[in-house]
Amino acid sequence: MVRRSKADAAETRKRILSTAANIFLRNGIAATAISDIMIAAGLTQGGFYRHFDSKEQLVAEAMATGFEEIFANLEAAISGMAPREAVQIMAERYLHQLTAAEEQPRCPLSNLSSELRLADDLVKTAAFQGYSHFVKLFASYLIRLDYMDYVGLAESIVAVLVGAVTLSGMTPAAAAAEAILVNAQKAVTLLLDGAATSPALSMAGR
Amino acid sequence: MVRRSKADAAETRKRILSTAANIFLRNGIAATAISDIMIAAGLTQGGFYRHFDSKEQLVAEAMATGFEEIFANLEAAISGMAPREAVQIMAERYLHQLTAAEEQPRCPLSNLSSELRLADDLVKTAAFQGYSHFVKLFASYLIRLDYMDYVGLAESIVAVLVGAVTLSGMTPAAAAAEAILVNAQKAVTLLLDGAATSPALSMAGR
DNA sequence: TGTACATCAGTGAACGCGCGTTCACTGATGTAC
DNA sequence: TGTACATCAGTGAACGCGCGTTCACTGATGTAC
Repeated sequence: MVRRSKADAAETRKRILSTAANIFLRNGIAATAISDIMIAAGLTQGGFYRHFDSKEQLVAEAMATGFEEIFANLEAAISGMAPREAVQIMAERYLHQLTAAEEQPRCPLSNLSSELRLADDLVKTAAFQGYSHFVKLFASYLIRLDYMDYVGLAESIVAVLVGAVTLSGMTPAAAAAEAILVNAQKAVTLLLDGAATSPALSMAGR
Repeated sequence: MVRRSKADAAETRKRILSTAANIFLRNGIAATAISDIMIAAGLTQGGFYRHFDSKEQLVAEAMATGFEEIFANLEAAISGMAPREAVQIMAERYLHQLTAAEEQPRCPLSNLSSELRLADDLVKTAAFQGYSHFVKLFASYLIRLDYMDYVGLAESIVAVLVGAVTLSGMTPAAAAAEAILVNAQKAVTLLLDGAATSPALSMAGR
């Protein structure tokens, strides 16, 4: 085959993005060649520039795709839960993204952290939008638990989670890596128990 | 000059390591060429292999050098302080490593996080030793405040700090980046206030 | 509806650049006598 | 202590490989009439 219909082409583009997100999150951006992605997507490297202007553009869009995938996964896992339980399960699931099944989505914030700091503005903006989304996701549950500074608490939880996954990922011994995650889960509980709630309603959501 | 004395050569090696640590922490490992480092150290790239076997070996040793520099800096800043104050000042200083003066040392954990996960075992081992050292540094003060799980609390604080600096570093807007740091400082206080202390002695260290 | 042509998704090879590494060379340092 | 020689820190150029990007080409898709 040489030319596909417009619908096919749009699907190809999505496949490249999803494949790219997956490979970038596992192997890093700099270490991943465009040909790696194209071959994994079942194409040849020459076709890449029919869909994207440059690697940077791919990185920015793949980043957004990666965020969509992990947030969708997290939200699906907690649908219908009570707020406090939802926050804790979401934290637990996020913490174990590296040890979960191969297909499990990973978060750009934890897995590409230092490469994102050095990327161009297009990529950094995509990363920051992902961060904001993640904070809002937690905050939407925390507000129902009547925390006064629910955004600040959400930011604190995200910082613990991203730090723990990042540190756990660079730890050579599996047992030590797991210990970091377990401890982070406790830290989240400590933050949830310690943060100030609205006096008038503080017992309502518990 | 063409050949230096053994003492000069040893000094050159240290200079390469310190220069490498500095550049790696600012620009990333993959993005830094050996010639960048050698030129910054006032040498030509050909001389590199008189001191190191490979870039990987340099990275592992530069990592260790980077840890030494920031820990020495943190310890110097808190010498003689009361434990609780020491922990808080150390956290504050660590959090502002990216916004501090150009010469201020940076931490490999926060600045090279995702590149470390993908590095070889030599580098990962060096990174984990740095992490352990950092945890012990906090734990040595926390034990004096009678926290029951002072190691766990130290790990939690490190996770918050590393997460916050990492996230702050990838945030495009300076104000938002600063807000992440300020909030992390509050999270550390929350953890310090919320963690359990030994019942018999809980008031002694405060 | 059919036909002739333009478009463009995808191929496969090539280009050019930068990087890690190697190498022949220099001449001061270190050492054997 | 002096001398003759070996060593090796540092130079500057070159090599080879991989990567991002470009390009000529193919032929099914889409469109103008």
